[in-house]
Parts: sequence; C-alpha cells; structure tokens
Amino acid sequence: MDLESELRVHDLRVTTPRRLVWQVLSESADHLTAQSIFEKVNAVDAAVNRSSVYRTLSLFAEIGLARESKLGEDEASRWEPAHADDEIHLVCESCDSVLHHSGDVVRSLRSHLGDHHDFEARAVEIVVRGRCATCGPAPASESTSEPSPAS
Amino acid sequence: MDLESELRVHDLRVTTPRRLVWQVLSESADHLTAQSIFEKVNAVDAAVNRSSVYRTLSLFAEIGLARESKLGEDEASRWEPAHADDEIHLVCESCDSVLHHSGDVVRSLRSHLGDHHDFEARAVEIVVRGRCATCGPAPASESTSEPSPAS
DNA sequence: GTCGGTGCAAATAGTTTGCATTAAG
DNA sequence: CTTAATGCAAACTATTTGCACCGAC
Repeated sequence: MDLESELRVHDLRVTTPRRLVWQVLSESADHLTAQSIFEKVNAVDAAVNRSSVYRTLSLFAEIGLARESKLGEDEASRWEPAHADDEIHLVCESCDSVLHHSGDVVRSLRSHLGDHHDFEARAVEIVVRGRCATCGPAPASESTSEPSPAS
Repeated sequence: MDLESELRVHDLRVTTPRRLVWQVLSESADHLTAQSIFEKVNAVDAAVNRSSVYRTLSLFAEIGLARESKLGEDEASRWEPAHADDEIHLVCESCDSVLHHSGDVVRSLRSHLGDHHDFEARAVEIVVRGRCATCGPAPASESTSEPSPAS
C-alpha cells in the first residue's frame, strides 16, 4: 500500500513521523502496542515524539490505513495495518502468539445476522482465545486460571 | 445465581461491597462500566469506595461470576454477569444499544477452528458493529466516521 | 480475636491536549 | 509564505496499590 498517495488523497502531509510509523506497522506482522511502535520509530529517529505516534495511529485509523484492536491481553491497544476488515484473531494463551484467520465464518455470520436478526453487520471482530496447533491440545495438569506462565 | 454460596465455596467473605456490586450487575442487563457500577452501588451505600468496586469486579471475574469485555466503544471496560461464556455482542452504531446473541455460530466456529486449523478454542468473543433492526438499514448520508482533519 | 477486606489517598499506565515552533506544500 | 503537523509538557481517564483500620467469621 502506498502511504504517500494515500495521504495526499486526504490532503494530508507526508511527514517523518507518519512515514516511520507506517514503516514499522507494515514491516511487523504482529500486533504492536503504541508504546512498542513508538520505541521502534524512536530507534530510527529519536526526534519523533510519543504523541506524534499516537496522533499518527489515530489518523491512520481514520483514513483506513490501520486498525486498533483491544485484544484484552493487557490494557494497551494493539495496532496493525488495516488489510482485511473482517478478520479473526486467534490468541494462543500458551505461547501468546496471535494468528490471523479470515475465512467464510465472518461471511456466514454476517448473512445469518442479516437474514434472521435484521442486524446489518458492518465490522465484525472476533477474538478466540485458546491453544494453537504448535502448543498442542489442552494440557492435563494446568491450573485453569493461570494468567501467564511467563513469570 | 447465589452470590453467598459462590463466595463461600472460595473461602471469601460476604461483604457489603460484594453484595451491592453483584446486585447491580445482575439487575441490569446492560454492559456497565466500572464507573457506572460504582455510581449505582454508591447511591445505595455511599460508604462503598470506588476501589472496592474494582477489586470486587476483578474478584468476580476470577471466580467466574462476572465477565469483562472491552467493547471498544470507548476506553472503559464493560462488565456483565458471566452467564453464557460464548456470546455475540451486537453493537448498534446508530443507537448504541448492545444486543446479545448466543447461537450456533460460536459452536460452528469452534469446531471449524479445531477441525481445520488445529486451534483449540477456549473463549470466543465476537463483537459485531452495525445497525440493529430498530434503526433499520444503512442511511444514505451520515457523517458517522467523518475523518475530521482538524480545521 | 484474627486476618481478609475496605476506605482513603496517592501512584501508575495509557493516551490526549494546549501551545509555541517547525517544516511540508 | 501558510498553516498543518510536531515536540514538549502538562492534563486526563481508567485502574491499581500501600497502608492503617474495620468488620466477617
């Protein structure tokens, strides 16, 4: 996706913070916190301020370049490039990885809600918490409410 | 659901804040913010402190009585009694109402992920934003998501 | 009487904002 | 040259925490 033209379309200026935030966002597949985006940006150009990162992220969200999601893992919002609008987040509670999956589930949910419930779905956000393929099936002995084994 | 016995099972004391928070939670079908729960509780017993409400809510979440969800409407978390674990939130962007819908969508999503993606789903959280039956189909002209580039 | 739970106030985390300055167009 | 965008610092919101006291058991 071309940041510059995307910005110009909206009569917005192409600035260093915007270029760097976009670079960080699109280079990492992960769901980054504003904080970590700031750190990465800051590592490249220390002059960029934290608030510019926040302002840039909100701006990107407004013009549809980025997307904010509160995955609920912790308190902070996570950011990612906006690609697919309907997307499932598979959060592995064991290894903390976040997989993406966009399939027909969203499509069928959409039509189901429209047909049977008169609800016109615009944005569908699905977060599934569980265990990914790598971490295998549920462990026999694990305290269910174990928040994070990472201590 | 019986708060007192639920607490006793976990060797927890039955206190005024806990009783009141539970009362508020179970009486209102809505998704309440901690703030509004505090207000309602406080209206009944002004001695109850805000932090007790927060502590109580986390406690309820831990023992499975309540459930926190970041609906993303605003910054604050929303709380509700824990009833159905798998539940769809239908958020109407027009009238701000939140409908609940727990059906087979979650069940089929679960099995789909298990069968085709080796992902063992534990908790499924679905938030659909759109327009509810009452508000009808999409309006022709509305400046809902106006990307306001600060004038 | 014991100690888990509370009220209070202060701290923290994440994010936002007012304003003077800078740099994109 | 104009004014959008930035850097900075301070403000704000939601939530958490340390500690002394209180009340459930």
